[in-house]
Amino acid sequence: MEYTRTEENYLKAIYSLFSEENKEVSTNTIAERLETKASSVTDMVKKLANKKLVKYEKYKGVTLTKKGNNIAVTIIRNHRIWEVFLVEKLGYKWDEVHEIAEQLEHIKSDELIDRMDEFLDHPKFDPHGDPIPDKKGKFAERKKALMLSELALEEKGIIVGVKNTSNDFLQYLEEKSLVLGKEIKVLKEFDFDKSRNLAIGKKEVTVSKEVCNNLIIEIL
Amino acid sequence: MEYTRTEENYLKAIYSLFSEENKEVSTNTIAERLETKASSVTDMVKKLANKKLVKYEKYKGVTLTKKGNNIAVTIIRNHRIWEVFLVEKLGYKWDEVHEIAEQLEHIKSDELIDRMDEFLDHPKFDPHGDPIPDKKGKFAERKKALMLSELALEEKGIIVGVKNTSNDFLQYLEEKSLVLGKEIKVLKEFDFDKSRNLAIGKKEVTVSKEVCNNLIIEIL
DNA sequence: ATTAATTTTTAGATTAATCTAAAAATATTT
DNA sequence: AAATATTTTTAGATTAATCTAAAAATTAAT
Repeated sequence: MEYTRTEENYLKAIYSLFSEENKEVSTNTIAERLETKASSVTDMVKKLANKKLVKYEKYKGVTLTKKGNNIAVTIIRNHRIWEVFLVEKLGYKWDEVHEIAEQLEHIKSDELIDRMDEFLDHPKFDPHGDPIPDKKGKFAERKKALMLSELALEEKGIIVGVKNTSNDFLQYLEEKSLVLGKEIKVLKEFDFDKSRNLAIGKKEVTVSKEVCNNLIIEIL
Repeated sequence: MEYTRTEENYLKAIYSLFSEENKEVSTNTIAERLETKASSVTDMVKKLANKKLVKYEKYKGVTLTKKGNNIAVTIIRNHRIWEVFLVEKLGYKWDEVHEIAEQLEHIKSDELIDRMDEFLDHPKFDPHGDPIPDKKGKFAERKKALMLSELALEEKGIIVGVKNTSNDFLQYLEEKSLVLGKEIKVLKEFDFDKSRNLAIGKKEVTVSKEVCNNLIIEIL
């Protein structure tokens, strides 16, 4: 069965709100996320409930059914695969691709996405570091976290935390745009002081041994 | 200004019907092409006329304005560029790509199409052999078609058709990736059997006299 | 040139997605 | 627990794109 773009966007919104809050999603929250009115949400949610895509009880919020969940995950897969394409093949920056991927994710063709996946060599994470669910809806597991100092040369990873949580340090990171979720790659290490050069997007940044010992990275 | 998918499809239909008939396009003809009813066409055509995309006189048919024409050509450009991508990069066959391209052509981003064009190395023809208009709407000129056997050494051309349409032949061509829209160059001819060596991309392929007599080529 | 056939337009309805404003239910505060 | 505030739903309208059926205009045929 095929669904409208709007229906798909509602399912996607409900999916991500549910995974943020871990409880039934309220009409108002959906309205906010989708920049629409609560009354419109009520209408749509009834429609989705009729199609067995969500479970809905008046005044009690919404959750996805198995079917609804599957569709949401498929759209997320599409979105993230397209983002990989836009960045890897067309040279977009990772923060420029969201809007276009919002359009591309609704293209209706399972075969197309399979072929894109193949063409891109089955990427496991998108350019923002978010995992790409496979065809069956299974999300790649995150590898265990390491300190930046433990990463090998040429290894890529995502910043997922800090050991030292002082304000000074956080401000320093902010300054160098070493923010949470950022993808980095280790380019080289200088023997004499153990400082390292990182690739962040197209920029190259040098960070000291202290920084390397305090940044928690998940390998990609 | 942005237009709906439906509006774009009407403009595209009017464009191609006009170029087939060279006179104002009738409501009924559009209805047939778009598999809808004449009354719906009348409504839409009025809307397009209000937006100055078509010239419309009751009972007298429709033509595109300059503005409408520009939009139609842009959509055609998008469509054909996506078709090239699907065939060249994702390995679709040329007769499998139309429907997906019908969806992709409506993605709203000039930048995206420019980058795709670049990525695909500015293709001049799509996999069906139809010319791809450039950014300014200019179509590549068609040179007259010849048989491959008539091409001189070192001449380049594009495969635009076959004389022999048997399945055997088409399958053979598929195998050698002598597909529609492909650019070839004549490298040499062997006197004793009139077979020829062609450059296809980076590969070199030998084809028999029979093949040369059945492949229609447009000189570049 | 009337009549008949066809094409095109109008009028009125329908469906999807949205909105505003008011009513109903739930949650919060005193 | 009563009053107040907030959230959610309902009711009724609106817009885009479509449809059917009937009316109007054009074209073809005798």
